Amino acid sequence: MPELPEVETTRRGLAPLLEGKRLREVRVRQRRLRFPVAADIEQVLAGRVLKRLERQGKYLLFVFPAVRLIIHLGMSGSLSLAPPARPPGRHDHVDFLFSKGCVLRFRDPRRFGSVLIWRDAPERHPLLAQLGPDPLAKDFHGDYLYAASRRRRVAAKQFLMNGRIVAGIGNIYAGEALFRAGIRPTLPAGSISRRRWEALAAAVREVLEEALEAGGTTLRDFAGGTGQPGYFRIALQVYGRAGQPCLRCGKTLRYLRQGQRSTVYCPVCQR
DNA sequence: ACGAAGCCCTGCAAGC
DNA sequence: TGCTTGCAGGGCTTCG
Repeated sequence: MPELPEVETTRRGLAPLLEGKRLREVRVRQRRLRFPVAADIEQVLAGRVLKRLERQGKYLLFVFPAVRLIIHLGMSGSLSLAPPARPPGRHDHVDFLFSKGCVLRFRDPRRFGSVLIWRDAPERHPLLAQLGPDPLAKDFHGDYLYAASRRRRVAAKQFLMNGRIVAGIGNIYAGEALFRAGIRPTLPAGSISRRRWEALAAAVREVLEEALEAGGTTLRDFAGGTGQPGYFRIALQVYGRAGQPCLRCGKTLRYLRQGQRSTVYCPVCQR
């Protein structure tokens, strides 16, 4: 599942190869994604030159003159540069044909991802307008989390995964950051001290940046056209380790469900 | 305004 | 071996 570090790795891999190139043609094979792909996306985008590739949370923003293409990879989505002659597979839903034979291919077996267009307007796309700060940006810090969490009774982990609070922190990294900060995932957000929110903000940044660094080696895959950005192999300390010993204290890690998500935590190290 | 639950979808693992 | 069932998950949407 692409988490924020994978999305950023994708952005860094694609930006130098696509920025400045003209998008000649869009081919949509499957319009039924998380949201239906706009019927006129082909006409709206064709012929425009990509100015920049940006990211906000897990959303990738392809900035063209007067219009932007917004892509979310959902759970199983990926973007890669395909050799022009390679036939699309069953889950290769959209191709973006850029100049110089660059074919950007959107693949998404589970179709939780989205491919949207937004004509430049005073307001931002509704999905982005609601988004909290990016966890790697300057405006994400302990003071912000502390202030935003006052009088909120929702559990710390669900608070952290709320895109309106912080953009793009998924289940895995929320769990890992809470472990690193020693905070129990079920604690009501509003009961957590400023000092502890600072520790958590630092832990979030730390774990994301470690994953980003670990993913750096996969950048060459884009140029090679072999596809997948590859999943990161950072040492996960709690995710997927329920029932196994805590790597810090040895106590058995516990499993619980919050919302519809699995949570693993250490009953000793996280309080 | 807040919080909880529902929903979209397919691949994979486990159970029979 | 081949089927069925359950689960995983991001995040918007709906309901209370």
